[in-house]
Amino acid sequence: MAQKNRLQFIILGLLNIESKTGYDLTKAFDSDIGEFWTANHSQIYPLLKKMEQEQLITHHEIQAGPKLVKKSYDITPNGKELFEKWLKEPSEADNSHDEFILKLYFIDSKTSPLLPEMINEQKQARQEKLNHLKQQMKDKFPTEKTKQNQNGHYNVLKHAIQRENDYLKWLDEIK
Amino acid sequence: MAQKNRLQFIILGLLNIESKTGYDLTKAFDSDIGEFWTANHSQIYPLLKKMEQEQLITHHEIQAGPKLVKKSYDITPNGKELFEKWLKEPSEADNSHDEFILKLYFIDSKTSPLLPEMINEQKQARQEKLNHLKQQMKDKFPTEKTKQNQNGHYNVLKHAIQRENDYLKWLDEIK
DNA sequence: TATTAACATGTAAATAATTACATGTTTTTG
DNA sequence: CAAAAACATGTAATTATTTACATGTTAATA
Repeated sequence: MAQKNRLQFIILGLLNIESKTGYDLTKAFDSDIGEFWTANHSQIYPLLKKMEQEQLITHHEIQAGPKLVKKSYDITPNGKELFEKWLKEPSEADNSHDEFILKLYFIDSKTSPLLPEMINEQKQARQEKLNHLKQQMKDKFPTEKTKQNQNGHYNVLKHAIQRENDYLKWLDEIK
Repeated sequence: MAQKNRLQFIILGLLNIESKTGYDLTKAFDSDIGEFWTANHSQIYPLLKKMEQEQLITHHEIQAGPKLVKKSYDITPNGKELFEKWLKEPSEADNSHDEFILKLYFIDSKTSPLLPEMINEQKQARQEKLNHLKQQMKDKFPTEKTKQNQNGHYNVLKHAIQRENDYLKWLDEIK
């Protein structure tokens, strides 16, 4: 969907923490952020260019190897302003695009032969995701103290875990 | 995002229930389906044309008024086959794009002055949605018998209600 | 009966996102 | 030290989605 340029705000938010390269940003979507947003490098690099033109970010170069020069992007005052403004705006509740739910909608009979396998498959997938999230929680927030530092990340992870738990509960109910 | 043509399958699924016009399909996204997918008429009409070319659907004309001729679309055997195939495929767990979660991720301090208002605003929005969903449930499934007919729709609505309930619970926890 | 709202169907332009194409560097490991 | 994996950065083509443009009909209502 043509979203409201939320990716731009994610990039601003990540750069607001610290300077990052395009590759760093791309990787962020494989781990933390990936839990609730996706983006490819082919979307990120052009957007960084555009955002730099709009003076939301700048970059400085880093000699990373004998031949490799990396661009590390930094947020500008303009960028910070836009980011803070976004944070304060009301958030739109996006519809979660869940393909399983979509399919379920079309299965009207409680006794459809498709149902049991579909539910089991989904249960397994969700259980795997839940395990992965719990492991993440263990790795990233081993002590109470660590939760203080990155409360945002902690809350989001906690939410994801709860979401998967609730999803599994619901799957048990419909079977 | 460039999804995997899920809209096509939604249309096939809806036409598999009964013949519908482009307008009927559009309206479906304002009510039931709208709970977990969005689409505009400007996306639907061209797609119907494309799907007809691909012989997944056909149409017949209905004289609806003295001047108004409506096209009502019907699923073809090809369309049914493709739809059934899709139903049987494993479902991908799409990431729910939740702007509030996104913002929360970037608020690291538990004592941020932004938090209380953000949470309250979100709580209110979710509560409103929950009320709306509960009303829908009452309207569409007033008796046990009605749940038997459209079990898919019932399950999905039940899921949406549970999701909002859980979301509210989580919002209470993070405040 | 004039106005408005809802019905009804399209196209165009712009933006967002995925997949594929393309290339080169650095680190790890067998 | 050769190969593979991971690092690193882009562009191109295609598809998906939204917003805006455009037009006409029918039903409800004031």
